[in-house]
Amino acid sequence: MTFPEADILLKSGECAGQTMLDTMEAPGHSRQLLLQLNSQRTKGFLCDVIIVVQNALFRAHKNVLAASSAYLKSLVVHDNLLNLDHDMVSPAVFRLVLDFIYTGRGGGGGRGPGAEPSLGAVLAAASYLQIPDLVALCKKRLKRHGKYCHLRGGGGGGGGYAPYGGRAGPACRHAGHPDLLPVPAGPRRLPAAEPPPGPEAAVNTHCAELYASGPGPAAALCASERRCSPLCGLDLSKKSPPGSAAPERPLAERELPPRPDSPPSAGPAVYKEPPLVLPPLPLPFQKLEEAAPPPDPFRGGSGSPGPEPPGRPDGTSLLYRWMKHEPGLGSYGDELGRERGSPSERCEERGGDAAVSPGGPPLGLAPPPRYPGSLDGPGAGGDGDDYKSSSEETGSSEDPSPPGGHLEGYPCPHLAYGEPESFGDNLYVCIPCGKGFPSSEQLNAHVEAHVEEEEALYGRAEAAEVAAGAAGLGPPFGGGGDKVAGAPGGLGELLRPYRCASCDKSYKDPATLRQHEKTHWLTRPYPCTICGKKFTQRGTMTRHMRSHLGLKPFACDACGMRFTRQYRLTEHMRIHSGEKPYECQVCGGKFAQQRNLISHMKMHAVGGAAGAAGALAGLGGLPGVPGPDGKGKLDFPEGVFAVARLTAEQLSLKQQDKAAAAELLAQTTHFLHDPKVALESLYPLAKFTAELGLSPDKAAEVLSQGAHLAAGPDGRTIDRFSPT
DNA sequence: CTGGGGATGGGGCCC
DNA sequence: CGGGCCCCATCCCCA
Repeated sequence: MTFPEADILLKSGECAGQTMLDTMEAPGHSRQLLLQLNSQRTKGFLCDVIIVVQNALFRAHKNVLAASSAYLKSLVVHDNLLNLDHDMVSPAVFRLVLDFIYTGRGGGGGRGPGAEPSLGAVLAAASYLQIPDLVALCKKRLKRHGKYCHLRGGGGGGGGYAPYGGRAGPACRHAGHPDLLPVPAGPRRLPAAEPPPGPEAAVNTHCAELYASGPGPAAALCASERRCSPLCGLDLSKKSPPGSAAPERPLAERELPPRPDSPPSAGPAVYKEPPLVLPPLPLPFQKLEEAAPPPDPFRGGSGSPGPEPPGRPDGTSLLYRWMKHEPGLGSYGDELGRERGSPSERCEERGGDAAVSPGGPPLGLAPPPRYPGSLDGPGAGGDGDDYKSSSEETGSSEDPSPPGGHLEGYPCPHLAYGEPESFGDNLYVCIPCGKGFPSSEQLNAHVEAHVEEEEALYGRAEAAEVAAGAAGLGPPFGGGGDKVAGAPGGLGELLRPYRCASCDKSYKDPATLRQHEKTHWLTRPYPCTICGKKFTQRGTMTRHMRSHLGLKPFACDACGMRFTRQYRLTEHMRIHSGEKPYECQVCGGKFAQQRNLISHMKMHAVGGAAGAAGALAGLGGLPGVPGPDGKGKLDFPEGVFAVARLTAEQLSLKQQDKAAAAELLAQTTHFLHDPKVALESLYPLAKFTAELGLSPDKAAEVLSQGAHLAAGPDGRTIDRFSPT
């Protein structure tokens, strides 16, 4: 093949004329270059762009894509993540296209069993992507065979691929900063257009596509396209992708011949060989799976195996992904892995399968998560903590396994398209159990066995879960939140009649209650397709995905900094405006962000209960506490008590802070400088201590301290309250 | 070296 | 589903 830009380069060199280099042309240089690039691609080395096609991810080099395809060129300029319309390009076709781009050879070279798309589909894709060389090649081959057929209806053979599928134009779902790239067709927010789904749709269909086992009609493609995988289906960009500079389709409706010489094609709708190279799971997970599928201990196994629901909200089918071994990693692959926080190390650590990891994640991908139980150190960072906190949040019953008690994918983020040729026979590996199979069909059959097991398991579990929920047996999940449920029949119930069966929280509408109830689910229904982390809300998962993909749609006009969330931008803008609306009532310090004020307050709190009280008062503007000048006196013991009460209430929201709350309440009595008032406050203080669920001992302590105070020789001033 | 503040990232969750 | 807010954690800078 030729690279147009390389040609230009060469020509310009010629124009420059009499350079020494003219006479030093190295034959085969371009070929060697291509070989190197392709080798690097297969290893993920220096890949700086991900192309998402349906449920397949490909990694490549922007420069190469830009040099080969005018269409891709227009996309890679702005983004590290391209989302191709799989109406136009199926994963299998794109794989061939990518092969061609990197090798100059068509026909795919017999990669993988079956599933080679039709020549017509390749031609259509090449046209769509504006790869003239490939278009010409396809045409040439088609001419040679001299057969034509209509593409419409998906036509021929095993194809079932309708390249233009009645769509108005190429609509690349462009997941980057969409505002930079006009896409006439507009965004297609697949899940939004989606039926309902519960979580299951996004997840299960994802799996269904991955494991589609039989040829399907073109309509199947449309159906599956509507239920795209979470990754390609989600509009991860915040703003609506305005669209790409979608080129006019160079190939208008036209007849395309079938592919007489091609092997029976499964067609894109039955894409069987996802180019995902999913490295094996972290060791702990795999160990979990190596055992015979046990009853999930985290879901209560006592339920009866009820009828299997049509889909599981937890996306267990995502469990089974295919993994193809890639050629052994080059040394630089390893280096890369280490340099990038060692994603490949993580993969290697689980032993034997180091070759699977194709190196680090592409640009734009966050480092892989720290899996619970992984070999990461304790200080590994946020993700690990997230898992921890997540489990804490959802109750101790959930872990130590990965969320949900089962590994759901947890695909290693460095997905890539690999080359199976250089591997042994068992290229298709079942991630949960690690067994290898020589063909996708065999793996498919194997996976089905897993699925049946899982379905039976989850049928029981769900029943148990529902029963537990109905019985109000849920653990005390989460912190904070609405505690206004009130007694049955009370005002709280009138205002918020929808009460959670698992906790006492209540809500104004059933939708919010449903949303809340998901926080009690032991299995979170929305898994991240990149790292496998699961979420209770789709929006949270989407937001999380944006962080993986580096999508920051909210830009600061002043400095250009970008954010994943509008709220962050709002916060950030205060830096430029100098606005500091949050003021510490203890020391007068001003802050642009409320959270920093809160953090600051904690610093005050460290100094003692008074600090805490004052700090909280600072937040709430309560009376009876010093003003910003710090010289105030506690003129209102009731105010101090109110402050203490609020502070203690805040602290008591968390189990671990109950002691601090108690301490605060006890110490509060010291600041009731009028012994008489102090005495009057003792009872409510002690009562509140008890209300908070603090120990009776602590309540007694409050009383005794207060009594001691009241009996003391001098009333106490609040000098201690003033900043030092 | 340490503590505090500024700033940011990510997750939970309610509206 | 997005917005908004809360929380926690982290990094960086500076005194």
